[in-house]
Amino acid sequence: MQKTSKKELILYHARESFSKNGYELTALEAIAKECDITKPAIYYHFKDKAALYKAVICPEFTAVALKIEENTKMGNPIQRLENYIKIFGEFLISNPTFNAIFAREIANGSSTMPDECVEQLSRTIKQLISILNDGESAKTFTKEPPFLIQMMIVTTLTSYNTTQPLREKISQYVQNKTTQAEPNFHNIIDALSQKIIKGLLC
Amino acid sequence: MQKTSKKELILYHARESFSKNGYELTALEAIAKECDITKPAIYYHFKDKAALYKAVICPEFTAVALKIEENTKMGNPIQRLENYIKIFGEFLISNPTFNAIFAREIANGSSTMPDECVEQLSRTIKQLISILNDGESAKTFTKEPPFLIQMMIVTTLTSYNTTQPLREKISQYVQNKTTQAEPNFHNIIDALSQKIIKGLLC
DNA sequence: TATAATTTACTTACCGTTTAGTAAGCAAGG
DNA sequence: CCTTGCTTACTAAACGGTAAGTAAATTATA
Repeated sequence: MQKTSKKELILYHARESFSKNGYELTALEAIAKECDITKPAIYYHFKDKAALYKAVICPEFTAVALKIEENTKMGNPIQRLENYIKIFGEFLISNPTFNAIFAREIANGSSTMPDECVEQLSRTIKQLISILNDGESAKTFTKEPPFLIQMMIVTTLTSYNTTQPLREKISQYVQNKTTQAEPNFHNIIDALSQKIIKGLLC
Repeated sequence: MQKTSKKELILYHARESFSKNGYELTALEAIAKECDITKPAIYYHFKDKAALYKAVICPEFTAVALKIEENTKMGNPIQRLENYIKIFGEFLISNPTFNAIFAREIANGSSTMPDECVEQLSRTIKQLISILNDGESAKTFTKEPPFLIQMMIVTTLTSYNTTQPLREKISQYVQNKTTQAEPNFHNIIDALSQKIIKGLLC
């Protein structure tokens, strides 16, 4: 049985902390402690804090880009857009740490996002543009700004995940008599998908 | 001519910095410098950093709640929802500092958001719930989770604002031959409004 | 094959800087 | 003379990062 390497362990705990606390509030000393090593050991494996952050997030951006490309090439524009939303949404559920980090990057204007990640993100948007263009040519979809659609999909999903505690607090104030059970996240993906596609149809 | 008080000046520069740099990266010393005072002068007016932050954002949450309430009571559900989106969107354009701070709060799960702000935010959501319920009763709208609709509206708009630099970077990679001119933000509000309402119609 | 040299993967100890926050003093105005 | 609205000077802690050393594993050499 293969022991996970120290480097992998550092990446694991770094991901947890960046996701939970954000970049600024992540202390390398704390990560080291969780790995049962000392801080300079982190500097042995990574040049600095920024490099560690990069090492944490870049593979996830690459993974999502790959999954999107693999799953949104076939079918008619509606099916492809459904898949785009579904794949993105399910990736976010399966990778809550990525969800949290991505949400913060967007809120930050991505000023600190490594170029490598921007490039990977561009691949997914390229795919979305292709879907929207095809749908438009086929007179299935109306012409819309692709970035707007991207925001409607991605930020709605990420923020729905990050705001669960907020929703609970708000519920106390709202006292919605007709409160329905909080829909689970898979339902949210479906509901969002239906609404966006309906909104786009000619 | 009335000189703006030092307290107002502190609030102004604090708002700028919290908005631009976020809570953690805002240094009180820097704010003091911009106000031509010293750091302890800030502590004369505000208990601590958290209190200053609260003083910056709470009035804005109150203002948006008020505006929403004033402008979404009249008309049929479609008109009211149109107004809800328009008022929210225009508030975000007119208050870019609020936009940036709000976006970060959402991405953070609002764990640091003062209860007072949560309460004000609840007022706007109450209004949205009322609109959606009325639309549902009138068989105008399908039944949808209100928080999802809120996220589709609010996070799409805030993030469209915060991600302008990101969009520019992505454009370099995407090389969209059919690139249309970046729509201005008022067009974005309209486009979003149309799409959401279309998606909600029975 | 024994041994010397080198590299790997860390640790201990420390530095410099930043930053929130405080104690005490002081000048001006009522 | 006392309150308001600050300033000067300071503390304590946190944090990113580095220098130097070391035990163990690996490789080169005699």
